[in-house]
Amino acid sequence: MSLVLYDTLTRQERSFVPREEGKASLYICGPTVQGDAHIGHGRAAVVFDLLRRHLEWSGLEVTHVSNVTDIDDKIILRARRERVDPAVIATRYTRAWNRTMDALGVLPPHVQPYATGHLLEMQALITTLIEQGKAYAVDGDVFFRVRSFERYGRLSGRQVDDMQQGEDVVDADRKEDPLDFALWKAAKPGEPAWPSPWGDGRPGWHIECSAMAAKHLGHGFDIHAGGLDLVFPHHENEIAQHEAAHGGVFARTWVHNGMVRMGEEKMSKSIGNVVSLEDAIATYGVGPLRLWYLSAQHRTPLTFDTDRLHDATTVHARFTTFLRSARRAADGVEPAGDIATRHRDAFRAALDDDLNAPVAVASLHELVGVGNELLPAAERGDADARAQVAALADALEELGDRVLGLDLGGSLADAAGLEAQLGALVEQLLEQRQQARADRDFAAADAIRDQLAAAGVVVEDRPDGPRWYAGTPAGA
RNA sequence: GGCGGGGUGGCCAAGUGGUAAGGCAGAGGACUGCAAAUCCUUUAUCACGGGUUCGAUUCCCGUCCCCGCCUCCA
Repeated sequence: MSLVLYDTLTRQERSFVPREEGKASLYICGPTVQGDAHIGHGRAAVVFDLLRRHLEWSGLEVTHVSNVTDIDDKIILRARRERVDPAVIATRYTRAWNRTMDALGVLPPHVQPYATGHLLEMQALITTLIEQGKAYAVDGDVFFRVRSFERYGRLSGRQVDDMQQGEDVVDADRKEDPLDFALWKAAKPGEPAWPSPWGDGRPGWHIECSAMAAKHLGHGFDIHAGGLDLVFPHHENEIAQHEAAHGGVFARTWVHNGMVRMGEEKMSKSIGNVVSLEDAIATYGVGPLRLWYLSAQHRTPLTFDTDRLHDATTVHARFTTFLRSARRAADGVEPAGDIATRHRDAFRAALDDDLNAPVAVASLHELVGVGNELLPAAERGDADARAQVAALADALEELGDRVLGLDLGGSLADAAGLEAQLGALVEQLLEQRQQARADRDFAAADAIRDQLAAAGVVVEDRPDGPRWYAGTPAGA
């Protein structure tokens, strides 16, 4: 494949050359399970799901690891508020996360490691760092000695000496240097704690990803991905921990997605302008929601507003409408050879170019445009047109569903279930309507059409008679 | 203050040193009893000022504006 990705570390687009021929190793920073997922999480999930699907579609065998941070200050805080064990919170929101990701059409990771399941790996890494003089223990805490790692700041483009050294540094009294960060935190009363060489305590946030990524993907794996807001300090620290301890390269390529904004602001829990992912899926549907996520290049900010979601809904309807018509007109027809090649090539080239999803979607629009032109001939029974329409429909499902996860075929399948149930009833009403039309009693005919529309059945009058389907009209 | 990303038609959004994809919306037309769906036609000199160049929206400098990170965060 000839995929090019923008790499945050080198700040340039680089050809993707896997560590191991034919395979790709992918670590995607997962959630801290302390609350429901929001549409910002959804963007990261969809962007990197696209990356994975594109890699697989290109023939690579992908190993996708995505962690769950199941021990952390906020989990403890929430547990305290609800008067339950932190593990209850972590389990609840891990399950909710996985359920929502499933609803979003995100392929599940091959390995979903839990922080609390990797304490020994983390402690081993910390021990190595201490032995090398790159970390130090103070009263049960262990800190990373930032200035001992000369490449610190490379990922986020900072000079260590330029870093703001705020007055309110946590644990300032025990740190050698305000820049140092915690690898291990000594237990406080009432908090979950695990035994360690430095006393009971729990891991710092960053250490888990260093330990788990290396364990499940090895040293120098291919792609580490996450939100742009994780670049500093999280990913910077992950690199420092791993590379200080082991030398070499932690991850070969760093891919980051841009933030979701609400109006002119970033969406974030601290501002309180958060839209739940589950609600968004329920309101707009997976396909339109994913189209919205894919409407901008993955590194640029993306603004949430209902007009844009509405646009995405319209686009989704255009695609499903063509697919529905194409399947009817060319059901079971042997697809023609290469009519879709041009679109497939354009689509692939777009994604190869740093996952240029907007251009990939544009190639789908062009495919659908060609298909719609051929549709009348196909519906008349023209054999060539039917074969071409069949090929375009196949390509649309392959690219739109398999690679972009737009749930085109799924939407039609859902509708088909309803149609099977409603069929007899609708057919009878349509007969009455045809009679009314023949009698030029258009008021009666329109009344039936309105009635059906209210029940979720769309009627279209075609040259060869009425046609109907379960759903709402496009653009409604 | 440090670092980074942006300002493209009414809206969204690609892109290139040789006068700018695609979508949404709008307008007109075809089709229709009316619709729906679909098709056709139609709307931009790319924030501003300099510079480099035969030629810049695309390269350089400056200005203005927006946004993100620098603290938990996808």
